Amino acid sequence: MYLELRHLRSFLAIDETGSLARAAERLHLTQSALSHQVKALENYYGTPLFLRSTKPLRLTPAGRKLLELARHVLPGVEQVEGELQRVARGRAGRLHISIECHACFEWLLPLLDRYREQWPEVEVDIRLGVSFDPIPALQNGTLDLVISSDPVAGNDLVFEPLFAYQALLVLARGHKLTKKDRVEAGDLADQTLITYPVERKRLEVFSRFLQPAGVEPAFVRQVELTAIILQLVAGRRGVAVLPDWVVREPVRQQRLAVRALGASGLFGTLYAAVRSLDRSVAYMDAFIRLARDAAGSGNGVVTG
Amino acid sequence: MYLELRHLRSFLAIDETGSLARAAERLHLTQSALSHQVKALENYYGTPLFLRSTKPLRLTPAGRKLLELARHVLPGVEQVEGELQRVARGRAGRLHISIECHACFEWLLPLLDRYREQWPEVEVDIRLGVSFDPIPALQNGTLDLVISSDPVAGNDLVFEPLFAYQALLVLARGHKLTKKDRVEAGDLADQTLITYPVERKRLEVFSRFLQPAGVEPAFVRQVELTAIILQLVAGRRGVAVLPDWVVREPVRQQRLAVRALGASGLFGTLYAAVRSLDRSVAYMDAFIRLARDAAGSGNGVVTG
DNA sequence: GATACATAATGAATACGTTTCATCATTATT
DNA sequence: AATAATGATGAAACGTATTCATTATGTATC
Repeated sequence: MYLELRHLRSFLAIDETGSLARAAERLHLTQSALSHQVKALENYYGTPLFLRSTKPLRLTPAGRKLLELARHVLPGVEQVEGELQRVARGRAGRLHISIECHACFEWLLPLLDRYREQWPEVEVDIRLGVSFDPIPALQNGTLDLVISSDPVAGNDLVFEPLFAYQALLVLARGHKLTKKDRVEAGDLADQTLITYPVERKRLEVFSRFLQPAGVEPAFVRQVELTAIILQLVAGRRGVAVLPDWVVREPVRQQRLAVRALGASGLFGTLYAAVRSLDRSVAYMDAFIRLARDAAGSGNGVVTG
Repeated sequence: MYLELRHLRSFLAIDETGSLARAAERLHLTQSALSHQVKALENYYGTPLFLRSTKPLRLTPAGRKLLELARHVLPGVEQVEGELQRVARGRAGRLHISIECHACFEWLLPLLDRYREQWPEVEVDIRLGVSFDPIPALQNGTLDLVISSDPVAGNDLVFEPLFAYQALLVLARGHKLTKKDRVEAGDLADQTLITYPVERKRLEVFSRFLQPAGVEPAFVRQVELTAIILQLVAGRRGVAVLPDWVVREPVRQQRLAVRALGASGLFGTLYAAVRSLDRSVAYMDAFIRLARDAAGSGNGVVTG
């Protein structure tokens, strides 16, 4: 275990220039250095690598094996070095995102389309496998960014606020609760509540609205896709609590009605959590800015 | 251009052991050395390669690129190093052979079959492209061994005698020249001579027999394959001059007759020419021994 | 939450190996 | 045969990877 890339680079140069002297020039070394280097290798392997008796220096079969190795290895090395340079400049890198809130797909997917165009060298992906416990995954490097609505302490992470939202009760047109301006927890006791299929503690309806009031809905139905939830609500199969940005459009088209939750409404803020180290990386910063813009262009707070 | 294989080997060890301390042990280094090494790389590329905040040390995406490079590169390096070790021990290598004498295929091909079995790691090949001027090709490394019947000076090459042979005039049974015990050059003046399609100076009939006597055959016909030449001679289309080992069998079966050339017969010796450097290499020596054995087991001199 | 343990980071000193320098030997070219 | 050009060689210089000794940090354990 002695061979180094230096040797392979020398071999390539010697072969391409056909002489130690010219190769040395190209490598910014002296002819002597190369001569010593080759000799050391020949010594180490116990077999000649060059035929010295000919004038355009020629390789022995053993030497040719090293040359082939150089040709096989060095391009890959150069490519990776180039990539690392771009990573250092923040042009390239990995952006594996996890979302705690199911509804975020709504604005995240179109955003990623635009992002990919501007940052083609960033490997963007949404990782659903770790969505149950994303913060440790972010800390240990499995993830690079987490969309979350509750910041946690820890100085190795930063939570960048993206935009505020309001959780709204979504109702079919003419639903009896549309008669009330503000809906209280008790109003849901006789309702079917449609939620995403995740733990209750991760659903704000429960953690911040129903559980504090000790209310349990008549029935809870779990549905994966936002579009289906909206269909079911419109079809009077139940009610749902969703962030404002999801229901803005159907409400505008008068396909659905919404009501604020509680006396003052249920508000929250969406954050992008990243490792402190990564915060200043160009492609990270760009993503956060883009996400904030996404809010500005239509996901404003609906004040009920 | 700073990365070295050492760094890749370190990366692999660190990733596989999950800690600098254990990796250092495996690499016969201190933990400190590895720490410095990693830090130098991070410094050089301007980007972190490991996440320090976690206990099983984890790679950043940039670090993972280096690890992938290591996984891609190191197996190839190890393999080539292994091959070079075997080359040094004379177990592996290249044996590109050129034959000056066309008739040598007769004993060379079966010999190579046996040789390949015993030396599977040697790349054996017969190179016909350089047969017109094989000695310089041997000197500059294009060839590794030349079967030749005339040694030339030069201390970078050695000519190892393989076996002696006699050039014999091959005749059809009952041909008029079979009446003579010894055939002189003049006897061929009215004959059709069948030769291999090579320059006259490389044909011993001409260079050592006809030209010294100033005799030209009535007609010269060039044929590539030995078997065809023998057929044509048997069919009375002409006569040929071939080494004894080629005609031993047809003569024994009384399908052809042979006569010595000149008063004392035309004898020669076949040599294996190799670079002096290669002479002691195990697989070269083995080939030469095998070729000599081939002579002993049937290619003895026919004394006319 | 404090303590002990393991592991990594750091700075200075050392040791090692590569490179240079100066020179000689060899090989092509005229 | 003479002369460039190129490669080989040995000793010295240089740079840098490694070690040593120590501190800092983080992880388990009580």
